[in-house]
Amino acid sequence: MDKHYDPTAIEGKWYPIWENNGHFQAAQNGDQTYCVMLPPPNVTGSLHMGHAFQDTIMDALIRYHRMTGKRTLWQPGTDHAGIATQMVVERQLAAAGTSRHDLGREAFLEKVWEWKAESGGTITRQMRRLGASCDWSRERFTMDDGLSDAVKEVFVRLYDDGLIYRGKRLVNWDPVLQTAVSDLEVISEEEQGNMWLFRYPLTDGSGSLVVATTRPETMLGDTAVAVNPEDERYAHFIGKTITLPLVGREIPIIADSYVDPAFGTGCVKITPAHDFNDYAIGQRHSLPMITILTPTAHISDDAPNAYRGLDRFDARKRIVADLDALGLLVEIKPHTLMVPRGDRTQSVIEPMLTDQWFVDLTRETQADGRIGGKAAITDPALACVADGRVKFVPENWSNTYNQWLNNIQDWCISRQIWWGHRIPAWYDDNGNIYVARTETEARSKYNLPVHLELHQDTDVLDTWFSSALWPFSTLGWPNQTADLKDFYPTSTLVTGFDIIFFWVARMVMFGLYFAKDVPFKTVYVHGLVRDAEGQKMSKSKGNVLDPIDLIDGITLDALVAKRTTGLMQPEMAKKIEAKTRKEFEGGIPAYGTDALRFTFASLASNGRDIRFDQKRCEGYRNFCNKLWNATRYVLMNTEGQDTGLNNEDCDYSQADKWIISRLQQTESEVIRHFEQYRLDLLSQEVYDFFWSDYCDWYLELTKPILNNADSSEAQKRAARKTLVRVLEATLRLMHPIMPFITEEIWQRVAPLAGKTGASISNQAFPVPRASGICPIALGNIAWLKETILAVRRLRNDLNVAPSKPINLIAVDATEQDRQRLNDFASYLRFLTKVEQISIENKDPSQAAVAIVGGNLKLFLPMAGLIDFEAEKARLQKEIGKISVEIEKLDSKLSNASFVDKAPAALVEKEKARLTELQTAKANLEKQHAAL
RNA sequence: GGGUGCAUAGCUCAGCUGGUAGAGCAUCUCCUUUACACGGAGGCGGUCGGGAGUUCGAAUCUCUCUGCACCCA
Repeated sequence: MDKHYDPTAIEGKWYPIWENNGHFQAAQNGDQTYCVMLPPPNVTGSLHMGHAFQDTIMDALIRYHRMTGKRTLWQPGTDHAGIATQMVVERQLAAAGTSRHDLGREAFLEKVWEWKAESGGTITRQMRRLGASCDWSRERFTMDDGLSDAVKEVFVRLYDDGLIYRGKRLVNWDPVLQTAVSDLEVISEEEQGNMWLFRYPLTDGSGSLVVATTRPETMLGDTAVAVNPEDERYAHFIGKTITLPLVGREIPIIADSYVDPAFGTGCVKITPAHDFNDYAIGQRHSLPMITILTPTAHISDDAPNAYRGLDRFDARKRIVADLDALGLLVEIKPHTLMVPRGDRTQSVIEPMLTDQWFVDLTRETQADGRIGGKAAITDPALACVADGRVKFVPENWSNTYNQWLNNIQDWCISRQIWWGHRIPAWYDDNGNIYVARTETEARSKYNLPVHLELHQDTDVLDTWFSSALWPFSTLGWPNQTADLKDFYPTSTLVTGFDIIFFWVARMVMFGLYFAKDVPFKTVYVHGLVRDAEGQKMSKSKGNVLDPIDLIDGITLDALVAKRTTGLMQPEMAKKIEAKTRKEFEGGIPAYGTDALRFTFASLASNGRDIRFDQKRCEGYRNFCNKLWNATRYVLMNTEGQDTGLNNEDCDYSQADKWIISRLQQTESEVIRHFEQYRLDLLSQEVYDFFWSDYCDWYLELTKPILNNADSSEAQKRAARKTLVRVLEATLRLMHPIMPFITEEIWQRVAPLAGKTGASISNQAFPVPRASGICPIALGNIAWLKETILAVRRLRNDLNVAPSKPINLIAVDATEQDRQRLNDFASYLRFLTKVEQISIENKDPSQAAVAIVGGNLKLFLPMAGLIDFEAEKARLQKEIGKISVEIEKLDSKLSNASFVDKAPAALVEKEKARLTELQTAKANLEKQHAAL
């Protein structure tokens, strides 16, 4: 083995071996199953830090459960990502000087499929680099045939059940994409704007009202002015009418409690076709709805001639100017308002009255008496979380989920784009709707004459509509397949909180409705990966890290180039470059997949965003190196030697028994942390056990035995066997987090531990044995460590070079101390570089002292070497520290109510500790006086 | 306005049902010893955001204030 761990040398080879040998395919039989659905990434996307984090969590869970012997399925696949993908291809067309409209629908879709063929698969290749142990033989795509059939099936059934309807509703309209988008695709943020105050004259000429608006152009569509019914200032206006300036329409003044008298002037212009609140008021008061914008957000023909065809923002200027000219502009004041923008296009979203398809989620019953969407879909989705069939981890996310479902609106599922599942609805020339899986089916289902001309709806479904079916459509639904029976409901869903609404809730709804059970039992919600400063990673901020660059490493120049090309705002490039050069001086070294995964695992504490710290990654790369080198030591001492494979006699040392005990404890903890989704605690546990126990102590403790000619063969064999077996078990413990290095090492170590198998990935996960825990050994090694630490500290404090041989004199040793000093003399000598250890009854003169466990005094005789003043100062410091402790304990124990009320065992423990500290203090003081 | 978090060592974070404040990184000292300098040994560093309460005992439970973040309206 090389002296240094080199991830690139080992990571490349294992994945193909695993995949080609079918190690990740779900076993054919077994009692229990464990199934995770990969949240399908965008088919043409590439891996970002969020994916890498999420994939690490899922893979760790999957590998763990696979190793526990369950039939384990990680179902992978990709999503067609309707709007995102269409936009990419449209941008390519624009660059080539054409457009989708030039091409026409079919040719355009061909282009998209071409793009999918060309750039699809990047992300799944990258997932393999991460070691993700998905069953690729089952990979699905949301637009492949089976899944498309499922989509049609769901749509038709919902329609037939009366739960999908088509209607004219106010929806979020993206004028750039020219499609409806869901609430969730709209990001509202505060922006600086104005509040305009306009004077609206009463029709009867008796006066006027001043209305306030942030969107002057919508006044063309005003159909009322509203005031609060309690507002005395305006009470006498209610029922009168206004003659709308510039338009000339006569509109009523109405009373509605929605109006906040304190906001603006207390008079609100009502534009039901262009504002969600106004829409609600319009419905309450049966106001007309006038659409004054076209799909591209230009003024429509329903507005006065003068403004037709104007862009909405130009129209705003014109209208303000015209009102000003009429003397109706009262005031313009700066105002901060929430501006809704499309998350894809950044264009201002317009509430727009259009024909769309909706899933009913709000009706208790339908007009014809059938069950409504609320009762059929929404309520069951709430109930399954309430009764615990679906659990959130951390559980407070259920609040978010509940809150959203309790305030849910009908789901607008139609999109006016081309890439996606086309809505299975046909129309005749009279606008009658026929919903069926195919046109042929529509004709027979609705008994349509053969010659009746039908045309299919041109809209496609929201991408999340197909994603909502993912947990059962990938398993073969609507067919009642064996997979569905075996793996549905799935076990754990791992996802970010940002898509609880988009995806999680909708999977639950459709899962319950169609697959008749919850889609998963546990939803593990993880945080967002942010940069070292806690900022969201984004291309525009130039702070994106590519997980592959952390694995393979990247030069500074290449990183700068990556971050500064293709920016939306090229002027940011300089700033980004400067920051990047400062933060990544020297580029990024190749940390390897395992180190990256370990980093993610260690940062995966519950419900918290994580700041990605490169130093952390470096630390875990070092951990890999530690693992590598510890293995080298083990192999050097065991390969070709007797490791007790045939049950020969073994004389186990206390160190052997101790590390075996610690292994059992660690295994228990690791399993517990897996069950509780605490990969951070888990990785910490493994790290500590391996580095602090196995390497720092156990390996060192084997040296005096293995390198000693006096050791018996049974002792050496026991040490070798323990070295190998504990390492082998530890590899299995670590494997779910660090698959590559553990596999590489396991292949060498396993035979020495008597293990056979093609891959560690299918080995059994360690099971702790209570009988493996030896309390005596734990006590002995704890004493040994304390003693060694005390001597080392003395050496350090006294500035005695580690290489300088010294002697150790023990005084006031108890019988147990004597026994231990005797039994562990070789350990003590080796680890503290002490030559002779003697047990005496009298304090030596001219010596420095350390106290172990109160009584035992350890002296380093330092005749002629001791600086008396320094030694006195050192002792004084020790005494000071102990005194503080004693004081604390003393006041605790002299408190009668503590002694009375605290558990007796605790009081006893504290008393014992106080005695020990007092003895130690007395010993130190005596020594201090002696100097 | 409603909701959810967070505030612990210089930095990033653990701290499970209340019982002696921990880790990694950084920093300081010593050490190239035959697994590893991507290392070893040792040290420094915290009135756990402020206040109040419950309790024998609070980083941990309750209330309140302050600051920050996110979600929904």
